Amino acid sequence: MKLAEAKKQFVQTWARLGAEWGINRTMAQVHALLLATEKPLSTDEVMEELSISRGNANMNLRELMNWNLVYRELVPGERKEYFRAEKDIWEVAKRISRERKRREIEPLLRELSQMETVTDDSTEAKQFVKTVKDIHEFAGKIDKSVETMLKADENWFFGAILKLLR
Amino acid sequence: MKLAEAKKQFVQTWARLGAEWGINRTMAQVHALLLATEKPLSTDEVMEELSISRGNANMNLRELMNWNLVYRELVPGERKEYFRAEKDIWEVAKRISRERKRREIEPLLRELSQMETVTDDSTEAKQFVKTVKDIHEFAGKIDKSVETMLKADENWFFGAILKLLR
DNA sequence: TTATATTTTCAAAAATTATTGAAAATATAA
DNA sequence: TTATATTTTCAATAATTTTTGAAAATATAA
Repeated sequence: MKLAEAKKQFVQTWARLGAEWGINRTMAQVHALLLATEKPLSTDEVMEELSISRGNANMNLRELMNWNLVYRELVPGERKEYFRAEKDIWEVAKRISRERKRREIEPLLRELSQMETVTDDSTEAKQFVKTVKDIHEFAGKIDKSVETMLKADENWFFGAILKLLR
Repeated sequence: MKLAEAKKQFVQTWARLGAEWGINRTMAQVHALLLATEKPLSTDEVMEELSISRGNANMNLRELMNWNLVYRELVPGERKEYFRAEKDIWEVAKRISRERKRREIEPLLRELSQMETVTDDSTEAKQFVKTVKDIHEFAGKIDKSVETMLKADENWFFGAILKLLR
């Protein structure tokens, strides 16, 4: 397989995966393109490669920077901004986990707590509270393991789990 | 908090979470409603509770059955179909993991293998292949741990990790 | 068998989400 | 300072996804 072809395939695969996990297709494409490219790219190069507008490229590059998946890189003597993706895949996993924990898991935990305050005396209510508590406990475990993984350095996968289980 | 209110909140929370993870909002609502309700519900009851059309209710109930998250339940003497959600949250996690593994991770692994066959001799190509291999290795670890978790019973979280690390 | 209840399908409509592109804002150079 | 390059914004448009609802299909009862 030729590099150019493989890159295209990679961009497409990453975009599909992103879409399946609730990430904007174009954002995933931009991320993939930067992951697949060694040198930093300018907005114009991203536009060109993916055939997207300036506004779209700009917006998705900003969003990737919000997720800490892409850096701004200054090229000496150039006025334009250049962008480069974090290539260390464990680092990428950590950053995505950190954001999803903050944006999704933590609010979920708070909301589930609220729902556990149902005081109705019916069987229906008791069953409901049990289900919510089960989900809460489960989400709490996920949250804790992500937390530990984010603290651990090298072999987080090992560290996180040991901590989780003690 | 009153049961009725908490249920509404639960449906909304679950729908938001679903949307964030690439699951159709209504499908998540239907799932939440069934999770929150002890007795099985008919299509008409789901339509009524969520103010959705028959076609929409039918489609999402079928899809939830495809994911093995919802069962068809026969009520004696009734001609209608009734539906009930799997309430065991570990079981729910396993079934979702199983489907996502099959539909998303496994195809990903195959596609990444393809991209590693790039033979170009440039630094650019070597860097690309390295990135792809790193992602492949990472995805492989996820895949293995899901696999082990699906085999393990009770404390899969422990079993999966031990197996992964040896 | 025929009548009735229930489920499924799917083309059209609605709602949502993503994208464009040009104007405005900002930054840098002269 | 003014001129020019670059980035950002955002209303309008386009694309995509979801939903509707009524007709067709299917299942059950009489």
